[in-house]
Amino acid sequence: MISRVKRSIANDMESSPAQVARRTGRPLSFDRDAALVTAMHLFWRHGYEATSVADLTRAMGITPPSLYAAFGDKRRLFLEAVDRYLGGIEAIEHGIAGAASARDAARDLLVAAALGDTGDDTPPGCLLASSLVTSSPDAEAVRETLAATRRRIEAALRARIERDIHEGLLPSGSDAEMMAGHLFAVVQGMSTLAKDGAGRNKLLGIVDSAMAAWP
Amino acid sequence: MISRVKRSIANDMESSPAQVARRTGRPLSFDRDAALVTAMHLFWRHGYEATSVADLTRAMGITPPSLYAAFGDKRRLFLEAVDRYLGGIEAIEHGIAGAASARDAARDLLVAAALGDTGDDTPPGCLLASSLVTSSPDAEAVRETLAATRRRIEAALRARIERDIHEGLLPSGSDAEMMAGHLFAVVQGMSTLAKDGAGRNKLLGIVDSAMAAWP
DNA sequence: ATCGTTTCCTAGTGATCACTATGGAAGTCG
DNA sequence: CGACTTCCATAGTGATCACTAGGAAACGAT
Repeated sequence: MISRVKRSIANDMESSPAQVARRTGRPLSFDRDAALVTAMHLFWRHGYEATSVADLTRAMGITPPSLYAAFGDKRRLFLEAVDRYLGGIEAIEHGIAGAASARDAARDLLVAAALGDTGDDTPPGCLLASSLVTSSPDAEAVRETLAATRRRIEAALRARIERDIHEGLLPSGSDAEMMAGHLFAVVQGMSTLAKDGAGRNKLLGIVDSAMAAWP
Repeated sequence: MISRVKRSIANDMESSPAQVARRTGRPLSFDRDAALVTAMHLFWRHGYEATSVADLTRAMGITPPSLYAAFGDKRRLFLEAVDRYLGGIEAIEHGIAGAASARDAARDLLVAAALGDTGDDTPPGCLLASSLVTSSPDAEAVRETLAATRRRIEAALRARIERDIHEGLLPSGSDAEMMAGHLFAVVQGMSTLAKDGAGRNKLLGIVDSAMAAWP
């Protein structure tokens, strides 16, 4: 992560004052971030395991040694693509925690998922939800990393609901764990529906249907 | 399918009268159905693409040529395993259509999914929902077959809801498509949650939360 | 016993997997 | 310029992928 920041600073040198040490040696011949976005789209469409390094290098316009030098290995490239996709897990958590109400947080999350699952210029479905659901034993550790990210988002939503319960904005008998679980299941499920062909209006209608469960 | 019936009749010959021609040649040395169930469990746990033929033959206790002779190829074995898992897609459709009310059909489907996703002796999650969400281009046709099965179940649920709307058992303004979509998204999502570690009580609580959206 | 039929295992096929050793090319420095 | 650093492409590595050719073995029928 630190090296990534350094590198992007170095790449921006032409437009910034010379206060950071310039890297010596041959500069990178490709746009690292553009290559990362390309990889993200491939993982998004075909999933982690079904996307081969050969697929990646072909789409990114680089050779395998360049990929490994720039991103480590397939696993780290994937995790970096997921981070790039989410815009940082912390940003999502803060977005949920900082919503005006738990209901707003829930609706915002569902609508964002529905829109993100059905973008015109992006693959259908959600990268986080769908790119690594089942896995070979080799990829199990990567799968678990993604599962942990999914649980963090669900936990953030649950915490926001609990806050509204404690503040009396929701009935005291409300079950925050099950409400968050339900909404997060809808997020996961909408991704599969999108991959199976559901369009944006369908998913937004599902959001309305799901929000009808709100107390 | 027909050959399967013939074969199982032939295998049951010891206990039935000699009205069916007995097969000549060396008999099958393994229990075809038990092998199918073993394959089903492997696909269930690891998904279609991550389960190799070598994994299958090792677990089934047979060699690759036996697998290919008995099941065709990996794709057909998988589809047969899915059919065995569902107990026949028609049975599911009839179950939904024949429920006492749309609400019963919905609740039954969700509870069956929650229980099936968290069996003690079976892998977590749902074979239909999780074994082939994303795929390589090679497996895209198989993925689409599974997607069609998923859509059939959702369509059966939607049809059952529409019937109750027409019969006045549900408010005339109800949107059957979105209600069915919501519930089916929960089914899909619960499978992912189960694979991510959610237990039976959690999923049953999610069912209650989702059913709270019922008019 | 012999024949026809079917299944059995051994031992592979070429293709693709993630990944890398090597050496030259392309830069920045003094 | 020459020294140093870093990235580049070529050309592979062994492992695993789905799948199968070929011949021996096990059956019912005769």
